[in-house]
Amino acid sequence: MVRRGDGGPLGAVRVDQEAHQEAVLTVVGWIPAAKVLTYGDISELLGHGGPRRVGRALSLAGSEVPWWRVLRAGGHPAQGLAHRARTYYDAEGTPLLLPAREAYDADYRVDLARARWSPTESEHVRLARLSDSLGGVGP
DNA sequence: AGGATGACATTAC
DNA sequence: GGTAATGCCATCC
Repeated sequence: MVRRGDGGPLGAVRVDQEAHQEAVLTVVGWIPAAKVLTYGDISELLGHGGPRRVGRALSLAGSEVPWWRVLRAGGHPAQGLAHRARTYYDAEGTPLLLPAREAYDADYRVDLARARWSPTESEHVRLARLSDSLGGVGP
């Protein structure tokens, strides 16, 4: 539950960010196993803020969400998390692009062409409603 | 107020 | 296939 405008003038600003963070976490939670989205995809789906905001929200959420299903634009997992993420990809069967000669276990990227999640129509409606709840109109 | 920082993206070379 | 420059948005110093 989100409380709006009840913390004073500075609180009003913070409420929006909290709502946005909540929306990011919600979307991440909708990504099915073995599927992924990029930071840019999520910011675009929400229609607010930018990719960095998504990373910010995930870093705050910690392990409460499937963070390994959110990647950078090139298919690499979040910086410094490749090793931890690999375990999940292995378990879920996420399609990976492995180098011909694997130097170390973090040397890989996710096959975005096969693994990128496409929201269904009903999910898209929910996304639109989520986007609306952030302020009605995009920036 | 002004600058540095961060789980990023895009473009250019 | 890389690295560098620029844009971006909120937070922290």
